[in-house]
Amino acid sequence: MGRKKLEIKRIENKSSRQVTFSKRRNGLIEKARQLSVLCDASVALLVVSASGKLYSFSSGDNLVKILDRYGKQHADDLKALDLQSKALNYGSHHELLELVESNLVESNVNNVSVDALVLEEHLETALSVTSAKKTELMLKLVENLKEKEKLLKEENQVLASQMETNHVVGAEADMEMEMSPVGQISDNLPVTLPLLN
Amino acid sequence: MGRKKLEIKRIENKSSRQVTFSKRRNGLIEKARQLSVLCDASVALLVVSASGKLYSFSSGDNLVKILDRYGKQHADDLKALDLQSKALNYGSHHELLELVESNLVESNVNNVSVDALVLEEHLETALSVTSAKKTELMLKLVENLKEKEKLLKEENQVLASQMETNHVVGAEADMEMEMSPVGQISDNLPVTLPLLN
DNA sequence: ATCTATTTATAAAC
DNA sequence: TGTTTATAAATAGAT
Repeated sequence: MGRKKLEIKRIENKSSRQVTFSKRRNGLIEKARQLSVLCDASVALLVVSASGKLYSFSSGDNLVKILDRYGKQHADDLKALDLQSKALNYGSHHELLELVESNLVESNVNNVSVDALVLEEHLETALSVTSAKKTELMLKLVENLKEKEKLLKEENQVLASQMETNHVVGAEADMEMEMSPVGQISDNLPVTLPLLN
Repeated sequence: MGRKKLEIKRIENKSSRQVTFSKRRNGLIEKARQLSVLCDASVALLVVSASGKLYSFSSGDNLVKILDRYGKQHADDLKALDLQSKALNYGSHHELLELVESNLVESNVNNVSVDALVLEEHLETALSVTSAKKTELMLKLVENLKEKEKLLKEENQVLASQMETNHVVGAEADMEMEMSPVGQISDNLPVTLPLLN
């Protein structure tokens, strides 16, 4: 849809690729939104640009809300990405370390959208001066990631058991159908699925 | 884009909502694909219909991976423990590194059960000789943890969205076989619950 | 599922 | 980035 028909293959020109990315990304997110609204569906969309920036959409906050109850574990995808982009430019591992630490203190480094390889590359570059600092930084990351993983696992267990429980009581689910608008379920988890039989 | 302008609000008529869902879902997935190809971006898209069916697209192969790996979680846990106990005794960071690598190749290092502090301590000791190796090892750990976290998050999202959609519709919803394009886009698959048993 | 009239999205240019 | 405009695409409603 444009002055010319565009073939679907990697756009070589960097500049126009960037422009196209920007336009289409917005279009895609809008379409995702529309679908979720029009058809009452749950939609989650994650887009990571070649340069590592994250753009996302999720219908309601449904997909994310449950996790929020555990804290702000993942409320900072953007923060993590910001961290990444900064790592790109900081020449000083000291600054980067401080940046990481401040992020850690504030909540957590959320790594969902951070491409590990990209991060690795930049850590290698940015922190090549002193291994002590590098070690320190990475150990923080590891520790943090482990903690996060633990929480996520617990979360998974909770979700799974909820599903199971609700499955057993499944018959009663019907009476709630009318009253549950897609979106306000953070307090009482509605479930019916026999996922784990 | 159609005979009439359509307001973006829930389509009340169930039948046309279903039709619209089908059309727009396909369109959305195609758009997602195009964006990833044209702009060399990573795109992950999850759509769960009101009836509980899952459709997804991802430029990589992460979204679906969780389903495949789900069954391997437990095995990984045991493997991780094994890794830890060995890390305690190995004096050679080289051997440890190889051990880690072999685990990575085989599947994943599952660190849920590995105490971060203990591991840190031993890494510090065992790998104090060359920072290069230390870095390498830890980066692998970080990368792996990130991957795992991502998978767990995705899994959480799937679980959460399934709970919600199925709450609205009910477990045995419908059997609208739609069209299952398990061809073309290898990652565009409609799945019927339960996904994870 | 197919067919069109229309609405949208967007490529190119600014 | 944002705006404009010509055109390609997507799709609402009907079949």
